[in-house]
Amino acid sequence: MEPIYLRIFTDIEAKILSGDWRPGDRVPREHDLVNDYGCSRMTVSKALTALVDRGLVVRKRKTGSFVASPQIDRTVMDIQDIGTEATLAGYEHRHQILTRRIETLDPVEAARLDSTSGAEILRIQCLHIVDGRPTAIERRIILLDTVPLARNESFAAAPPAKWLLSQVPWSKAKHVIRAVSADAATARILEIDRGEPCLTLTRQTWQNDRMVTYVEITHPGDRFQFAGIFHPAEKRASRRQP
Amino acid sequence: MEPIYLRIFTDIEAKILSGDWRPGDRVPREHDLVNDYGCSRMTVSKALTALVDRGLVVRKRKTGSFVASPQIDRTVMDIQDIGTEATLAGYEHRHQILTRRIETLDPVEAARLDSTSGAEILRIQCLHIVDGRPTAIERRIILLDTVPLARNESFAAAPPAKWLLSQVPWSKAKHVIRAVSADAATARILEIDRGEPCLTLTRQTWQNDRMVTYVEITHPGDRFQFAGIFHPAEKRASRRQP
DNA sequence: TATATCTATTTGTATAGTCAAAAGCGGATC
DNA sequence: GATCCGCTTTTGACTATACAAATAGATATA
Repeated sequence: MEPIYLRIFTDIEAKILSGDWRPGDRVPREHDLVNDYGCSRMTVSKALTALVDRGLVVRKRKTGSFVASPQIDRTVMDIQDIGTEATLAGYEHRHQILTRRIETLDPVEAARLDSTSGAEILRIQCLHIVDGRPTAIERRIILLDTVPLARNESFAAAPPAKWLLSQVPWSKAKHVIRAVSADAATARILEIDRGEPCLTLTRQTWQNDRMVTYVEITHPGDRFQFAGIFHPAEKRASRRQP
Repeated sequence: MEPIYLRIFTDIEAKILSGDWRPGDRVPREHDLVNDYGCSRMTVSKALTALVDRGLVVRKRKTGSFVASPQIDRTVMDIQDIGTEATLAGYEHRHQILTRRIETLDPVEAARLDSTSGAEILRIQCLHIVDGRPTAIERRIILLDTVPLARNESFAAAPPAKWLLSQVPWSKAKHVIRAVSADAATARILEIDRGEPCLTLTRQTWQNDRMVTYVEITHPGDRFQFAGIFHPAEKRASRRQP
């Protein structure tokens, strides 16, 4: 028999991951959950605490509990949103959409992405310029089935990564990091020599097992690195403090 | 006033991080902690649950709670211990110590590592061979002050990474991933062309603010990648299940 | 000897409350 | 209007207790 606190946890998790409850939405009060599930407040509290640890919920006294704003997994990468990262570091950042067109997913690519062939996609190429120098080229596919609003989005105001984050509240992601040599096209765009080493991050994200997007971000090897400080596992008890 | 469960948490965490309690050691029973801290079992349980989530403790009914075996942060990278990874994937792995000597840390390097100049170090170069092909070159510095046992260790049986894990129970680490071109020496060892892109992972680890080791692992770009599936944050409630 | 059963220990989940701390809100006062 | 005060809501920490589930170790049985 599944423990009650786990049932509460998975129920709420599902609501959030599916996008049913969106960031900022109110999560039922402890008291209401106590009524809904017919259990004690301790049990409800245990479930909510777990949701806080998972990063899905924030709680505040007197005001209540709310769906947290999605955050990129900073343990993986500090670059999902290059603009934010660059601005934080004190650099000026701008982006530039190079190409943008709607296509259908061909069988080869569909197989590679483990997705359905023939699906309508938006294919984007975007150049990121930090401090006046080309720093990353972002090649992205967005599944229009999953994110229909992308069809009419120009990405002039916010680059695709940032825009997507505001559209798709929560998702799981697969990351791969590789070192590659710059091909001719990449070299020209990034203003480096052909064959120079580049750091490539690919990320594929899903929401509820429906693919959202696939992106390949290529950096000049000499101008970028991924870094982070980690403990063997995330510290939990202290994370709860303000 | 600090909550009791947090005090218990930090007390035990400190014991483990300092190496005072080693992996496999018994953590006091809940009942004993109840006596020690003069609180209820629920409070003790909360602290221990948090320690489990942090990955520092494992609990088992009837037998008790024990200091967990250190695990590499799998959220970061799947390669700390190349041997284990490679074996898991079904490949044959072996390693070979190329150089091994004791030196003192020169000022330049000390500054780069934010460590004390003149400290005695063990400098190792180790080649990892997977499935008959050179897959990684590991260049490592071990602080002999922190890990005195390394002085007489040959690393014939276990490669440095694995050996260190058994010596230094817990630590924090800083990771950096870069793409570089192979220099002449690296190219020769890895049997690739000079200038080929390589994926480099550097990791610096500390135990209790004392530096333990610094390592630079270089992979041929075409033969290796870092990959992982992540959720926005670690799932917590489910992690507890067997 | 090997196997099944019992028992004691230790953790896991849950209850039904108490008291405390934070913070939004309204009202009284200046 | 602005400021302070107290009321109320909601989460945070904790207690004392209960029963359940797992299982190591002892005991009984075939």
